[in-house]
Amino acid sequence: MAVAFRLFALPVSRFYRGLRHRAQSCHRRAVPAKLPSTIAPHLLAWYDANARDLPWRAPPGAPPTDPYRVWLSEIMLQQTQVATVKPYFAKFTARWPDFASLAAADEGELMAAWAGLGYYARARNMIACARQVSAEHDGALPATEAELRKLSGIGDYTAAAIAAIAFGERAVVVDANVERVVTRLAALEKPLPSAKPDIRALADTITPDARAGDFAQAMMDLGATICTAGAPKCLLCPLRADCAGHATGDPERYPRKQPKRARPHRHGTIFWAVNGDHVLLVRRPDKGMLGGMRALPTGPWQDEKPGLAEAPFDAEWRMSGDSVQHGFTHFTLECALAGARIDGHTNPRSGEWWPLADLDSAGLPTLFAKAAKRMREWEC
DNA sequence: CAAGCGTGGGG
DNA sequence: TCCCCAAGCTT
Repeated sequence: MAVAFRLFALPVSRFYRGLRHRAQSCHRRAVPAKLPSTIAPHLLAWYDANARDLPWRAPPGAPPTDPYRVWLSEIMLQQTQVATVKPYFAKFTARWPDFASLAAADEGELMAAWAGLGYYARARNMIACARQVSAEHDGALPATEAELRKLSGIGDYTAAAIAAIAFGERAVVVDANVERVVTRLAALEKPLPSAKPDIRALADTITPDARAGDFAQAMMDLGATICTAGAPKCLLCPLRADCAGHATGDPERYPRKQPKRARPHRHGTIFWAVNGDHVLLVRRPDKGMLGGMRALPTGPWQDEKPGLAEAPFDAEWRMSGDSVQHGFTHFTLECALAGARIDGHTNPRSGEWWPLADLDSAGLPTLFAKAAKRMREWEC
């Protein structure tokens, strides 16, 4: 009681400064060889009572669900949050319920179905993977991490996650959630990405032999709902007593990260060509931004405003005076909007005339969906 | 191996 | 508003 009173009597800033000082003094200490052995049982007990109910997930302790659904969800969840994935997962499993149907899918239809989910290389890799599974594995996913790792779109994380979740193999599953949870549990001062080998070694020490799939999903649920990047809810955390980061008083400090470079700002022009009740769409090259996606024609994306450079054909283009802003991972883009009405005889160098009434089904990435919305208002 | 690659939500 | 970040993979 006396201790607690003195704690609260201490000015808050001094309290945290003291704790931070303790954290700093750990800096020179070697990376801990292991974490408390109580972590896995505590976490699994918490998961049994608190697991999220997700369409691709078996309940805690239950046998695994269809590997196809596990695989599909893992691909969609790469760098993408659960709430965003849910409607896409429902759409895809209804349209393509297994590897055979996906391997036979029309690529254009699949890319359009993926539109809006981002990181479009995932969709192309997904088809390639489904075809590999059909051609080389008799239509069934291999069950080992090493075999899974060879398939398109499956890296270290996804191979481990599928092996553990779909096949019950013990595998060390490390994603951004696990990195955050582990660096906090250990109060690890070494910054990402150089700390990745240490994080994996620490995760290995707490991964149980049994229920590896539940354990991996429990770590991710914990990271997504309690051990969040900002404002972690330590009071609700089943691992609070095992957590060195919580003991420092500043768990948000972890994981330490190298500073990122500022995102440059680029300019472009989007061309809105209307021919009767059709608009001109093109297909972007497979490599590069928005690769393989249907799109409105654009000129170059560069530091200076490109004006009407690289218009899809000669016409009386008019700048709408409006522009569309869009943020990508490593730059922001501001596009001017140029419109033209033309007669039925003009032949663009490439592309297709798409019915305006059916534009929603074209599967345009968000940048172009925004531009189309603006230009349709401008037309009126 | 560092850089390229989307998007939407939250602080 | 702006910045950070998320169930990463590929080259």
